[in-house]
Amino acid sequence: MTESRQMSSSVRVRFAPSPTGYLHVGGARTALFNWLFARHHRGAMILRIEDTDAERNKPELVEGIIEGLRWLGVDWDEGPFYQSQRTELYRAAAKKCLANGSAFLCYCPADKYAGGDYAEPAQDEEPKAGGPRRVTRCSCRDGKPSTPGAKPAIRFKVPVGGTTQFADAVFGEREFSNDEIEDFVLLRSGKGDEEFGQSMYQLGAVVDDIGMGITHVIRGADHLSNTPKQVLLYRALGAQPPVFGHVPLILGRDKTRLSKRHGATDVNMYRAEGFLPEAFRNFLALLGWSPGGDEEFLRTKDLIQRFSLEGVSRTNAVFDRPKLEWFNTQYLQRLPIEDLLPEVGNELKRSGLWKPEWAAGVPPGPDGRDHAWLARTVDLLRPRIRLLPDFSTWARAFFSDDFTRDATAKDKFWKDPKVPELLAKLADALGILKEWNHDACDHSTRAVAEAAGVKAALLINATRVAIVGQAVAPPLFDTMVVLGQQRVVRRLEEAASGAAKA
RNA sequence: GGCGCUAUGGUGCAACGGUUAGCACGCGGCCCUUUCAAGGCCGAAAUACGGGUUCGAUUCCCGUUAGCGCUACCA
Repeated sequence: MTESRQMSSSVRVRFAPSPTGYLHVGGARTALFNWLFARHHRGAMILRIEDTDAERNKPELVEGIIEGLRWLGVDWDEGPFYQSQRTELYRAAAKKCLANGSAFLCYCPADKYAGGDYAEPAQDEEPKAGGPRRVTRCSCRDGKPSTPGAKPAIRFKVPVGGTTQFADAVFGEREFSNDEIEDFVLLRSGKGDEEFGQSMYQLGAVVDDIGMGITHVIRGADHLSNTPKQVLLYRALGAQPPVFGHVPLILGRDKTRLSKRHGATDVNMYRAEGFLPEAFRNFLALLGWSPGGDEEFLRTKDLIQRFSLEGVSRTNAVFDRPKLEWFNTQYLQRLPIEDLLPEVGNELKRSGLWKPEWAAGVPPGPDGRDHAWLARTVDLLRPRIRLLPDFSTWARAFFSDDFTRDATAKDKFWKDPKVPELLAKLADALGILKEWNHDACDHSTRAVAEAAGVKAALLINATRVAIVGQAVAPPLFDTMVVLGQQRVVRRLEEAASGAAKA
């Protein structure tokens, strides 16, 4: 942590996803923490694709991961780098370890090794009274190939006895007994005529973190137990380990690791559903991190300003969708309208409802609608919006004349047989209005209701269905104002005849 | 099984030896009201358990329990 202060002008962090799946919310949170840390310290963010497992790796998934990061607003200064293209670097590092005695050629078949069939007490080891060691130490590490003639892999030669320690910015000082650390594989054995195969995770990560000058490794706590291996590797390669910061995991409602059966775990699904990226970011940032006080509505600039590894929690956090939805509605309502408009614009474009004259700085369309109209309309609509697509579905009648009236809304508010006649009368009354504003519409509507001897609420509710097709909408007279006199009158006339037929 | 990490209402976080244990989501009620939201007010709801240390433990230590992680020629 002292390091972080000293190095603050040259902080370098990375996000290193593996393209074996989409961008998971856990990965997204890790990416976000790295990014917030980098931006807070005015450091560099690096994107590295860890695709060293040709078997599981699906190159086409990289696109989705990058798309997800972009949507999240997480950008990077260097990369993406692909580990599959850096194989020579890892082979050279593995050979260096071989040369300096910190690694050995292992001839054991993978399945036999993992099963412990080749386990033998390493030299120098004294049998412990407490019981046998649990990790395999095969004879290859002492220069006695267990399976002569087989293609070897390169394993790290973990020291016998002693401990390996490191300081974690989140979990504090950690110490692991070397006798619990297995002789992990650095380089896979070669296939066909190649001498060696691709790098394994530990080697690739460490070689790149050294090579890319990473100062802080911020990653999931599932790597806490891997860290001593990496620290050993740093030393073997003659490098100083970085500052580690392990962040707790994200769990599902049942406290098990978040997975598909908990619902959407793919960040791109939240984008598709129509969450606002900034709201999603705010929600994610508060999962396992706290600025210390009680504030929760923290816009990205606040997040960057306040983020620190000291505020990261050590407890796994449950992904709570209702809270995410709450954040989304908060952003929908509290964002300065001009910050919200681009998102709404994208949604309207996606659904084909967008009109070019609604862009800023463009003259109004033939119906008089322009950017200012859009801003007023969105502002009116937003307290009732939950997700972006609601603008094009629920609020469709505000942006298009091609809308339908909801059947249950009609059942509910057009039940009274007087409705068609009332709507027709209202159309007439509103049609002759010289002034088109909230109060004029209000007075006119209440006058029609009074003249007909019905409660204003009856007419108001029926009118809402007539002009926007929904049982739920913003206050009626405000709605009339943004819709405009001509549209309101036309829709009332339309509805009057339609309601009569029904 | 071994090793490790964690433990405050249902959920996310505060309180970093002394508070009537605070905030938010969700839940219930009331107010507002033209539908539905939003908003305002009120309420129910927590320090896992057992030992220590201390004048005093949510907070420090040990144990138990539970959850999670690692234990691959996956990352």
